[in-house]
Amino acid sequence: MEKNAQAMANRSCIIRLSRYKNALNRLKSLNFVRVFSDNLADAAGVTAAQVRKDFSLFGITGNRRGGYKVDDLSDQLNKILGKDQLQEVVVIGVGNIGRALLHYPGFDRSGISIAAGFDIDPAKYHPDGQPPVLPLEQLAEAIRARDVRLAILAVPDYAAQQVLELTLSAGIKGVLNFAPICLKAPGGCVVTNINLETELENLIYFVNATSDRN
Amino acid sequence: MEKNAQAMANRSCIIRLSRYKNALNRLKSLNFVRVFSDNLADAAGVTAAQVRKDFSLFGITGNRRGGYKVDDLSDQLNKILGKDQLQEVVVIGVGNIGRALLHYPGFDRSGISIAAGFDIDPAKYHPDGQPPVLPLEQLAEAIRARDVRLAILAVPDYAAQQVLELTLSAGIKGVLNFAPICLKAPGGCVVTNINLETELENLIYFVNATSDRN
DNA sequence: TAGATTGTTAATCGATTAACAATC
DNA sequence: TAGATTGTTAATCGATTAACAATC
Repeated sequence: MEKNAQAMANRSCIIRLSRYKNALNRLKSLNFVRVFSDNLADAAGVTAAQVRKDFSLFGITGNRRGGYKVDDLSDQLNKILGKDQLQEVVVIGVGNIGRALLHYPGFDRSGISIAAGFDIDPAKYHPDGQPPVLPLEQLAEAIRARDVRLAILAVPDYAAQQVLELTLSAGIKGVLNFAPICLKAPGGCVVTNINLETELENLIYFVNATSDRN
Repeated sequence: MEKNAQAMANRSCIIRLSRYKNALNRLKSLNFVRVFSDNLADAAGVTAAQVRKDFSLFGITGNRRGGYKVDDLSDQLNKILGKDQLQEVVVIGVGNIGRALLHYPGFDRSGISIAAGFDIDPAKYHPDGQPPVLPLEQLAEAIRARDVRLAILAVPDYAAQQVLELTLSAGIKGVLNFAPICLKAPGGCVVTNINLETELENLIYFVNATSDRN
């Protein structure tokens, strides 16, 4: 085991790291120099112990009595979250959702670049667009040419598993899936499912459960 | 405490319930009559004990030896998830994401109806559209007239907290938030945040963490 | 009846929180 | 130095899993 080998954090932990990072960006723009675990805890809605525990998992240390340097901490979190380099992503399926993501302004602001969109419908092709929309047959070539590792999948459910396999064989390592089907990911690749129907069902349950307690 | 008062399930549990429900729909269309906890576990990617434990939390019982009746079970899960009635939702903010959700075909198929979209930009108004896009000023009136309880928020981050408060004061009980900011929900209302940037940061971390272990 | 599956209790596991010695 | 905050260990909490008696 190497000295700097780290335990793999879980999803909740990484979501907290994103929140700390966002809070730090705000502090940075306000010219803060130092920050305490207490402040970050408030900003992220967790306990100060949780913050310190999360940092210790990644070997991030501060100064007893002096807290953490905003700049250093920000750099370290950015590196963990891949914000230290431009992340190129392809969007597969240029329907409702795919088209929205292709032009989502929030990505630009956060170091994420949509390299291209892909579809099987010639009516969607727009090779001169910004980003371009290309035939699905050009996916593998485009991914390899630019060494893209991330894909957003926004195809119909019946096509999703097949397109996933195509995508992975082209070299994609991580997929954000919007198709309403729970995809099976082979080892060595990461798939996160966002299912809008499930999210609303969740909301409905908790709305009912909350108002039922009389 | 009432006899049929149930412990509040957590989010993970409800996500599993959605998966069981989806698996049951498939079995139903294949004319299956009975199903065992084992089958549902496979379909949802969990253990059989987990399935039975989840059911017991909701007082759902089967038949020792005979498993569960597909129809009955489906009805019970549908009721918990609000699928026994049409769920009306408003979409606030008709930008990239909002427009995509306004016309997302997956909602129709799953008993979710978009009542209307709302925006402050007159260029977006389209009162005769299907669904209509109306001025934000008409939000409260429209929500009350149709007794809508759910909203999807897809406005810019700087507007999100203010629009959330407007939405809640109009009577909305549950909000699915796409604005990249962690909204504070007052008690008695439920807010679920979907942050695309955070989702991609998660993916990036796990892609790196997976490929780093050499 | 014999056999298979449920429903539930107890054991395990992992994540969060509390506490406090180390130290700046 | 005295005081405040970290880093880490131990305690707590909650969720998942295993096991098995009940029973169809």
